[in-house]
Amino acid sequence: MLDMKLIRNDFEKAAEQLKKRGVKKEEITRLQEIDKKRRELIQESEQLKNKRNQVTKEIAEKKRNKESAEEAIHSMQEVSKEIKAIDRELEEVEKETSDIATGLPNLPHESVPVGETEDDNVEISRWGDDLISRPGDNPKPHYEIGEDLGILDFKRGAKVAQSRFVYYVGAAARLERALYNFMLDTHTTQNGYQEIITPYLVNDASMFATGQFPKFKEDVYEIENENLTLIPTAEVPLTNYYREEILSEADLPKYFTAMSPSFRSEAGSAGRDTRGLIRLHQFHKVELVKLATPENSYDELEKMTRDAEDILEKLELPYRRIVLSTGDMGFAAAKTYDIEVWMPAQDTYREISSCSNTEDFQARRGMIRFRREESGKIEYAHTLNGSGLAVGRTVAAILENYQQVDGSVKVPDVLVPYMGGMEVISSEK
RNA sequence: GGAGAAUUGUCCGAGAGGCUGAAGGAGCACGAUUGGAAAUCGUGUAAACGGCCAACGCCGUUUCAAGGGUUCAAAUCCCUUAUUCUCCGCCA
Repeated sequence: MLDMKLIRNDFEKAAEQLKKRGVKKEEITRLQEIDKKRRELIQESEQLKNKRNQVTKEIAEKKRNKESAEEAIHSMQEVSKEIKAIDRELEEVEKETSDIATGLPNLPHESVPVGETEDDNVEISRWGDDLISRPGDNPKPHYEIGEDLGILDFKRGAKVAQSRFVYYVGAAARLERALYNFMLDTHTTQNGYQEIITPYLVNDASMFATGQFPKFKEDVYEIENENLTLIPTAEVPLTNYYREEILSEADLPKYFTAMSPSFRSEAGSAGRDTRGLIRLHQFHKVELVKLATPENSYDELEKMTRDAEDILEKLELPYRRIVLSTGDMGFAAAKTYDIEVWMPAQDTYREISSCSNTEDFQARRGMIRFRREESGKIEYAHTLNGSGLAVGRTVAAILENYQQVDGSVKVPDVLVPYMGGMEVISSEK
């Protein structure tokens, strides 16, 4: 949610910023008009209420003195009717205001490249170029490796659930578990995050605060006849942990990490990444969430992105970092870095982490605030989130990058202890 | 899932249509006292929205779980929902 004052006081700038994100100017103009109307109605209503409160006091006074208050009561009946009418109108206006306001994306940070699509994203850095040739000439895609070894079963996933579901069998299941344990251990012991296990179902208010609702309902699984949704990412329960609370400045920054399944309907992505672990309805992800003061949030974003990259470096998986353009950023983000891992069989980099600073966008929707030590003033915190990392995609990257000519897969050194000493994954069959 | 009880500010807790943003404690902050501390005394102790202000602030409206209703007027009466506790059932 944007700060309405920004739109009121600096309309041109807000409109221009939103235009970069594909919002039409008419929409903002309408918002400006209706916001003005809203404030007029509020003033009207409040004036009448003030009058009513005063007369009500007089009536009480008279009653106590056993005087007649008939006349005042009579005139107040009219005023009350008037107040009701104005409040009803106000309600409609407020609904339209929030319909528009809650549908507007966050304003991009000034450092974000302006563009319309992912083609306008800008590469920032690369790591591990020298490792890229490792698998040799005709690298197999990870789903073939997994099926050939008998450790990934997409067929039965589709039979028992639906397409885009999978069974991990034997060494693959162990690898997935090894990976998220390794990631959690690194983030908690080395990077200072507090480990959390969250609810996997959350209510509408939580989905609203992080920005998924109301605009992106079709992307998630909702439970019928319940005010509950399967989380599309642990970002939702982690960021909502302090919803409607006021922290003290000394509490910040807060670092949270959680491993959780993530559920996504993938509506509208039919035909994309239909095979393999890249795009499933259910996958594990180790999530990083930070709450920070506004003056520190961009430093925290850099650090968080490094924390995610560090996992790939420890796994010796080549990657690059890109900054998303204004057209490719998520709804809530002010700035987003994507980390893309090298996938040999596709001869390209694929997203494995996305680290965003939403500034006060989510905090405003969820009333996540803190009190300044100095002044005692209350401000919105900045919230950040990033994957550290998507576990299924990491499994895919390991299978492809660590495949060997005989069809087996070497286990990355750092994972061997987590795999009970296993150094090579060979056929389960 | 069935039956009953509860939900008031940071916490405990009064209040039972008008004098209640809310008694009384506790906590916390500041000040006095002290060599310093404890004790004691004094003062203060919410948020949202709207208006005014360069700013410190000031004014108004709202808020006693949430939403709706009755009334000139609701913490207080009525309805719906949520949460918590107790008993029964079921269950890892």
